[in-house]
Order: sequence, then C-alpha cells, then structure tokens
Amino acid sequence: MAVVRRLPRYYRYLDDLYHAGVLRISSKLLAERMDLTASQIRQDFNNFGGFGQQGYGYNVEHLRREIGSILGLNNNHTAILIGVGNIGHALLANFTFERHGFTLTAAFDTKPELIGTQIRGLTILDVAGLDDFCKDKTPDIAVLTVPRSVAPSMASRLALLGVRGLWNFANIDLDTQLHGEMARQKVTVENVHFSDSLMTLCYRIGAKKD
Amino acid sequence: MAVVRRLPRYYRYLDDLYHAGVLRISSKLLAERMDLTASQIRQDFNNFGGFGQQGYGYNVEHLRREIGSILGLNNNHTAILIGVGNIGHALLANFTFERHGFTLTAAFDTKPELIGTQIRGLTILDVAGLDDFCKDKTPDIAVLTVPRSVAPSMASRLALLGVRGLWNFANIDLDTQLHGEMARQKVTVENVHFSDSLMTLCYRIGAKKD
DNA sequence: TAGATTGTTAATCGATTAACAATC
DNA sequence: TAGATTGTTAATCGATTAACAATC
Repeated sequence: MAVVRRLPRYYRYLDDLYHAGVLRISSKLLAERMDLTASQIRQDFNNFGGFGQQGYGYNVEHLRREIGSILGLNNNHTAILIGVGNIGHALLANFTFERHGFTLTAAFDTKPELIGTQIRGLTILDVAGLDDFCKDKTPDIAVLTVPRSVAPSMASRLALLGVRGLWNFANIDLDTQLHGEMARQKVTVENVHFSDSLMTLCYRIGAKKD
Repeated sequence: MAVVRRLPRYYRYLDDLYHAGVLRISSKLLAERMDLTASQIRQDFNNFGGFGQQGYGYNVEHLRREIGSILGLNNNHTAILIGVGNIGHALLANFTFERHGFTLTAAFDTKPELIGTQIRGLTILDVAGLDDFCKDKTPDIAVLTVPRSVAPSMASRLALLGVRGLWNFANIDLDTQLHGEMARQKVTVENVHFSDSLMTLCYRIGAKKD
C-alpha cells in the first residue's frame, strides 16, 4: 500500500511540529509544508481511522502518537548490529534507535582489535558468540553492516536463528537473492541502497541540464 | 515517473549479470530474478526505446550501457563532501563514487584535527576554503554529511555557490525546508532517510506478528 | 520453418484529486 | 450562528497487467 510508505515521513513531520510546540495543524497547512495535497493527507489518515475534528484540524500530539503506534514504534523491539566497519560504526555512534522503535542490545564483529571495545556504552562482541546470544536473547531484527560478500550467508544464518527482520546495508537485494529461504523463515528485509539514491540524483541533475 | 525510480535497480541487476559474464537475458528471466512481471519490464524499457530483439531477449552488456547512459552515469559529474563525521568518513572510505557517475574531488570539515589528514588519498580541507574552491572548480553536487542543525544553512550556501545537486544525509527534507531558495537556484535534492527506512521495517515486522 | 520473445495495444487495477455534505 | 475543516464519495488520472501480432 502506498500510504504505508508515506507514514514514516508523516511521523517525521509531526514529530518536528510536536517538538516545536505546535498544538494543531490542518490538512491544508500540513500539505503545504510536505508538498502534498490536503485531499491526500485526509484520505491517508482516514485509512487508519478518523484522527481529526471538523472545523479544527488535527491535534499534533495525538496524531503523532497514533501514527507512531501504527508504525509499531512502541512495541519495544530489540536489535543487534553485525559488522562494525565504517557504516556500522556510524550507526552505533550517531543513530538513536530508541527514537524509532528499537533498543540496540548488542553489536558483533570478527576483528580481534574491535572485540571488547565500547561505542556509546555498547561492548563489541565476537561473532563466534552470535548463535548463543540469539538463542538466549531472541533479538527481533539485525542490522546488517557487513561486506557485501558475506551478507547472504550471514542473512541465512540470522534467519535460521529466528531473527524477524533485517535492515540491510550491503547494497544487494537480499529478499530476491535468498527468496525461498527468507520466505520459509518469514524474515522481512529492508534494503538500504546508497547507490540507487545517488544514481537517482545523477539522473535528476542530468535531466535538468539541457 | 515511476519507471525512473526503478532504473537504478535495473542497472544494479544488469551490472551484476554483466560482471557474472551473462550475455543475454529475457524479460521473463529478469522478472523472476527481480520479482517483477515480464510485462512491466518490457513496458519500462520501451519508454526509452527498443533495446531488445524478438525471439532473443536483451543483450546484457548493451542494455546495461543504455540504462547507465539514461541515468547519466557517463556525464563525468564531480562531487564534494561536506562533513567528515562518521557517515562522511564511511562514504569516503567505502563508497565508490566512480561506479555511480561521480568523481569525488574534495572533502571538507571544520575540525582542526581532521584538516590535512587523508582518506583514500583525498586530503580533508578546511570549510573556510569552500567558497573559493567552488568558484574555482564548480563541483556538480555536494554530499551533505553535516549535523542536522547546520544542514539548512550549509545547503543555502552551496546553492548560492552554484552546486546543482545535494545528496543529503541530514535526516531532514531539505527540498521542502528551503523551498523558494532551492527552487530559485534550481538545486536538486536527494534526501537519504535512515529513520524512514527503519520505521518501515518496524511497521512490516509488526504487521506480520499476529 | 518452428519456437521464442519482443514491442505495443487494450483492459484492469489502484492511487490521487476534486467536490461537498457533515459537523465541530 | 458563521466559518473552518474534516470525512467520504465520485471522478480522474496514471500505472500495471494481460494479450497477441510482429519478427528475429
């Protein structure tokens, strides 16, 4: 559904408004700000129930909470991170998983010089202990920041360990790659593709040139 | 157009096939691999001209080159990077801009301890010299890996310096934020949103639960 | 020639926009 | 009450799928 893909963006804007102390917003105003039509916004929100009030608009705090709850941000999911290279390190150091519905409970790598070190209070563990950890703690998702070459095998391993979601940074479509296996284990894959994003930008500045 | 958003993904798959030594592929086979319909693939490619041959399929090398050229991957664009924090560093160290149509010509930061150091042969420069550099070298795009708080002002500055595109990692929609200004300068913004991606995953594993 | 597979048209499906009555 | 703005239906638009003739 196309609405779902817009929900995170709605949440982001509402979160900004909320933190800016704005109490109410109309579909018209929000539409201007987000570069959408007011009609679409009302249609979208009504897919999940009527959160607004005629003549008034939407209560920012309430709407934010509702959308957050539709997204499942309050489900107390847990996450582990595999591969503390540059991107893994960047996420560990800067990304606040808590603001997006997850608690990061462990990070793993193979490099001896990394194992035992801490980033933001989290100690890097040896991947050798991954299976035991997962059997014990059953994390909901794994953040895959390993080299592309080992991504598929690590994905299968995590799938068999019962992980329910993979946030994949390996620049490869894991869902199409491991089709049967992933489906069997009911693992949801979210692929992050820097290269797709940059190629899109390349196309768009090119198209503007003439 | 919806096709355009699929082009980078087509390119990625064709690039993989090409490097795997595959010479030809039919819409049917590519559809299976990419989890699309054969009909859609043929429809998509025909938007840009007939690249196939009846009874044979598509020549992988040729199709890859055509899509690359539609995307503008051969336009010899130049890029600079602003903000060598964790994400900036990760991109400098790992991302091969050359494979996606860009040559990275400079990286900037404000931290004295970073300035003058090298990453992958590229010396980090002082942001103080940004204006002179841009006037001299006129880079096509800037990779914005600065903290969210300084992103809007840096974006305007770059826009005024004549940059044509921004690849923005600041978790903020710069295009809607700086509407008039960006439009005036005709700057194309591509926003990368880790948080949107993670929230989408959160929604999807939640929806599967019941 | 026979088989395969494209290019392309027509049919279907879904998503967006417009309009307006309901109602705060 | 009058004004504002939602919820919701109907109309439009665009994108996807199905079908098949063209042709390698």
